[in-house]
Amino acid sequence: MRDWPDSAELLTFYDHNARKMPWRVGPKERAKGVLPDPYRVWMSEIMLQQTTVAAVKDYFERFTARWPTVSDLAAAEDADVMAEWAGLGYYARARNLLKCARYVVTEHDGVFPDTVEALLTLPGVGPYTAGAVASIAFDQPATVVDGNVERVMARVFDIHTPLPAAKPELTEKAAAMTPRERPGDYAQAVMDLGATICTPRNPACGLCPWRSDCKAQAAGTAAELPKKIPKKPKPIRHGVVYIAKRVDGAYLLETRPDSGLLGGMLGWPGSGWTEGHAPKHDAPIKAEWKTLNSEAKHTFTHFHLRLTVKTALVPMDRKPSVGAFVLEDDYDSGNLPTAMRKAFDLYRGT
DNA sequence: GACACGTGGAC
DNA sequence: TGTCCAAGTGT
Repeated sequence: MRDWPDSAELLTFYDHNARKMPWRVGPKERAKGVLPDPYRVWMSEIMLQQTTVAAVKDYFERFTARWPTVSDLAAAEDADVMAEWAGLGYYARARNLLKCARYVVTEHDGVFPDTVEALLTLPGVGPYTAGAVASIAFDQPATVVDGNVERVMARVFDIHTPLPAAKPELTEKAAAMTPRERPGDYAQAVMDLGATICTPRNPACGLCPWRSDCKAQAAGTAAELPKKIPKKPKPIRHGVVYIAKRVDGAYLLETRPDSGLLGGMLGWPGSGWTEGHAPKHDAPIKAEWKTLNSEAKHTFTHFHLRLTVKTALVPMDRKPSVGAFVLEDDYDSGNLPTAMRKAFDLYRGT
């Protein structure tokens, strides 16, 4: 066994097995040295943060069709971008996406910076994304460390230190492995490897191009790496939402505050969400409220939510204390974050 | 370092 | 059903 796997072997494997994705250039162009559009690389990398390729594809197509350049995106309305992001999760990404686009236009003449250092100054761009954009869009030998790379490095070098304490050591290994040639393809190759072969459960070691150089494979420990600190259990929080339909078909919605959970997104007015029972609150408009028989259930990263749904039909002349009515023709439950959409689906009986 | 921050698919 | 997990960042 070699001390270090060969990055060239992985690149050859990648040339034959690269997954097709809308933000990647095809094999023929790549062979000619054509680099992908930095705007598209950046967009895809933001969307891919903690999110699967399958979930991202359609969102990426819609965003780039609607806003083909960073200048187009910078000129977009906040509400349109948030509505387009609805359902993808981690909504701070969407707020930072727009902030970043406007920053690139005003401070960089609409041209994405090409160094890790400069990329790190952009909103929503951290160490991973800066490295990914620098290597994939600008052919720079940046170190790219995501969850896949952490897992692959932990296995190749049989590192048993649990995450996140192991991160510096794994990053060091990843940096030492990164080749000067085709760093962007190499980064994507390791991530493809982690997503398709060196998977968290049941890794397909028999298909791995690095099998003969992998220390965990030799030790029989691949499937149990990387070690992780156990997670805390999720508490259950309760809340109430109010779905008011006006007689003309309009719905009462509010734009949530920019900070915090579902920040900047549309939602049904309601109570806060707390353990035990929903906190005291007022209805957003005077009406004959009826409570649905079942609750809307949803699970966030760190708690389970059970929403009591109250509904009412209200006359034209009533004024809400919070939010605003959205006309029937402008209403689309697809513009709501999933927890809010579930409450609506329960109300409609779907 | 620890925690907040979404969602849907896999097992 | 419940838990784990995915191309992380900001505070």
